[in-house]
Amino acid sequence: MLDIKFLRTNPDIVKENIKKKFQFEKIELVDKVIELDKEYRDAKNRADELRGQRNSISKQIGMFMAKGQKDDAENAKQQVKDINGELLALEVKETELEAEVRKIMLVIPNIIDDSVPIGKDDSENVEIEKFGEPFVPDFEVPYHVDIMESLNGVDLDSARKTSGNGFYYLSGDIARLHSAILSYARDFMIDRGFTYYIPPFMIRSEVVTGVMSFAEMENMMYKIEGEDLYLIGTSEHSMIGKFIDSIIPEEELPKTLTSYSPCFRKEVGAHGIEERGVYRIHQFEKQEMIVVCKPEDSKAWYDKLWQNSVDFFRSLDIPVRTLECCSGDLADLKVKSCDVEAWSPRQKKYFEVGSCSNLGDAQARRLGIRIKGKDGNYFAHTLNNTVVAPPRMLIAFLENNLNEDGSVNIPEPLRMYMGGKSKIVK
RNA sequence: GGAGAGGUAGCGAAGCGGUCAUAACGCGGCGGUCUUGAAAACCGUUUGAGGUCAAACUCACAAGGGUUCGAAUCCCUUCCUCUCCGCCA
Repeated sequence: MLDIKFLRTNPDIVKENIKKKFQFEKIELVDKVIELDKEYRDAKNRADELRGQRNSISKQIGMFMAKGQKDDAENAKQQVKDINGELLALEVKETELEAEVRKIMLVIPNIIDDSVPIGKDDSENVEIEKFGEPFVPDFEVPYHVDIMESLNGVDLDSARKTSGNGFYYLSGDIARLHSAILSYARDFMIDRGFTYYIPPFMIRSEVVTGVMSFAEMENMMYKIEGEDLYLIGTSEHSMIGKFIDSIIPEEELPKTLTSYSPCFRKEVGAHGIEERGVYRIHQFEKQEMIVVCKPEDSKAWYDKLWQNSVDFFRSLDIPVRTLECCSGDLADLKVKSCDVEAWSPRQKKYFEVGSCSNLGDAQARRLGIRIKGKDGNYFAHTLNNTVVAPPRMLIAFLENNLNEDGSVNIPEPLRMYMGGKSKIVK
């Protein structure tokens, strides 16, 4: 969400930015919101004036009453009534215009970073860097569910019976591996100075509408029946929600947090749930990182964040690459973002395992996350990134660590979480 | 789930229809006086949002409605916290 003052003084920059994002239909919104904003401020100014008059006359009434000057009091009462008559209509207008302005401001995209490549959609995202040699073994790498099943590690049939498509039972060493990866990810981030959090897994609608658009809410969030609660789609929701309407002392920054949570997603829309597998599912678990920092530090943190994910995957011998989101594929709130993709020796291509985003001050402005500085308060910058989401990352893990005999190697860092095992065998 | 008590600045807390709500009083923070330095004492300062060159002014007393010329104060709805009881990992 942009600062309306910025939009007012720099409408051309805002329009240019919209063009870069190929959202031509939104260009007219800029002039429209400027006009509505002017109307709103005019209404507000007039209303403020009337409210001021009412306040001072009401005060006088009190004084008249105390002195027993009944006629003067009655007179003044009539004056206030007249003022209230005009004010009533004005206040309705004021409220409506304010809501309308905000509604438009919410869909005007954030100014993207100069470094963001220009492109229409995800097909024009740009590979930035590869880490590790993408390796294809001599033998054929089976589909990940087949690998898991051969190790008695997954039961999708039972999950369909109890919960439907998009759920899974993990079992035995595969389930243990899943937990081991999360534990390792947690410690990995703690070692890098992040504070570990386990947040609420349900949040109020108030928080939901703060952290996402209505469309996202419809397509992602599960509602608890009879309660004003939603299952979180990612721990970012509760972790950022924690800072809503707060003022953070400058010296407490940066906040570097890493949180674990299960994530629940309806996955309504474009991709939907695949028939067989754990790539896109209704429920998964994720270790996340969140940074709240000063504006001047967010660029540096962005680079540190995606680097953390790359280092994590590399420590498990999984080749990865970073893929930068082009302007058209970048969500409206984001200044810059990239996906971390893992190598799939079976598909012989990279696939998304995490996403790193710098939201600039847009999310903070929307949610009222401010920093208390020496010369006044200002909006913080917020960033988030996936450390690892095990069910999906298991695909990369199993494919890259599979041996021809069907056993799976456990890289050294995970062994202490796997009871010392160096291999999972049939 | 039942019964009671509450929600006011960073914290504690007064105010319970107007003339002490920017908000008393206390603590904490910041600046200063005094001191070789510190403590103590004393003086000053210390909410946020909008608005303005700066003011004036407006808004916010958990949230949302209502009554009133005027609401922190009265009424209604919702949320939250605490204590006790019940239930329960």
